[in-house]
Amino acid sequence: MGRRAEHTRDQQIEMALTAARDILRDEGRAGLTARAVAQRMGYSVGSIYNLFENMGELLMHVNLATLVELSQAVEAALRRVEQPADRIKAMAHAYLAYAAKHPYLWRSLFDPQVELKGELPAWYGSRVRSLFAIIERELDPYLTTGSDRDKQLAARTLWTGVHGVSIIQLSDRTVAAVGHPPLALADALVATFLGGLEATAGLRT
Amino acid sequence: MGRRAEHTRDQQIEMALTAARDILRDEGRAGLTARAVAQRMGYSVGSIYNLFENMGELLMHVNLATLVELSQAVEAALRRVEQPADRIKAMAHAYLAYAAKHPYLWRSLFDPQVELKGELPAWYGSRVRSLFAIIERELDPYLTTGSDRDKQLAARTLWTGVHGVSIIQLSDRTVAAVGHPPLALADALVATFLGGLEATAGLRT
DNA sequence: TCCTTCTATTGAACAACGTTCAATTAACAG
DNA sequence: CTGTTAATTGAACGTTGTTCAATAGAAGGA
Repeated sequence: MGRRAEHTRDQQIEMALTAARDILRDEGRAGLTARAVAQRMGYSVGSIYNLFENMGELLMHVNLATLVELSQAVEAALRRVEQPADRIKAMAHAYLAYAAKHPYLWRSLFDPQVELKGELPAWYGSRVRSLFAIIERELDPYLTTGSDRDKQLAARTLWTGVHGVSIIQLSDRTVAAVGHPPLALADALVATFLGGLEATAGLRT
Repeated sequence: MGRRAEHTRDQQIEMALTAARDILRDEGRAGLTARAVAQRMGYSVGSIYNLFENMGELLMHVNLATLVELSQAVEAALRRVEQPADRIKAMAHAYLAYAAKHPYLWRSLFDPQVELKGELPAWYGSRVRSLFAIIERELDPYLTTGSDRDKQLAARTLWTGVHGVSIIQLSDRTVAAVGHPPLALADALVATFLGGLEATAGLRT
């Protein structure tokens, strides 16, 4: 075969990303091989390396798409909810729900294989920050005093807590399920944390 | 070669675990290959499969050792600290410090490759529960009201929060470092959470 | 001492992985 | 119709986990 010109380069990238995303969602990392992606898009192994530097780069682009979808799910959960405390709970629930619905996609976001291997591109970090920004915004009513930096700290603290719940939720039953459903953990965390913020009118440090 | 009888079977298991642990600690999962472990203990590839079902089982035994060491580190941090709030902070710090000191070992505890692949043995789950138990015990002063179940919920909630901080701590700089050191996150989480518990004399749900 | 028996240990072999790159082939220009 | 170009291929290489027939050498009996 030579040049087929059936698909532009951008189309091929799109096809590869879709294929990779589908595989990762359904089969997990183990199934996400260069050959599997190529086969699913109707090309051969080598083609993948015309589109991406290596499999790691492909995976990172899949992760970016996941990050966008996750942010959208969290934003969507905020509609129809008005009470500040309820809004924060709704965000936490949406976060947990997304992780539960697409465990492989979500876990891949924090996989060491991607993180620890060299620097992440700037666009990736900025996407993560935009997720933080949503939480900071919603937490604002609870932080009447304190600097912007304090608010940022509060937002990240709460978010890391919810994140931890999500991790545990996806861990093996032996580790996780000792009677408390993830939602109960998340609600307890949010309620107690917000209670603490109200009690001290800000953050104690 | 035939039977050399230089080491008993138990000795070999011990050697393999030590070798595997050293490799994982220093080089991460990528370096932890069957051949590398075998070479380090002076045996051949096949020997590994006389001692363990597969590499996954070996890794799980390494994880168990890590879990024990982590528990010990947390317990050790409690000595010389008396104030209840300080004790909890000390535990959180010890947890974070261990994860920071041995990132590969710690991360491996929650790696999907082990967790999602079949059931974990009972002894693994009981080890995890014993780590929870320490935290429940220390959280007791803050929970004057409420059932044992509430106390358990509070302990796990706080622990998952600290766990989340630790995850973020080990994530790439682009994601994690936006100005707040992990210790600040952990302290903010513990202080606010305990403040919330005091304010409501228990857990709101 | 020698020979047989038994088994712990080996390492070649297999399938599948990521990655590379010379060869190939289809589209285009003249 | 022919020559040029470059998109696409897939065989090949070095790894990986895992298997299992072959083997080496200790143990026991004559």
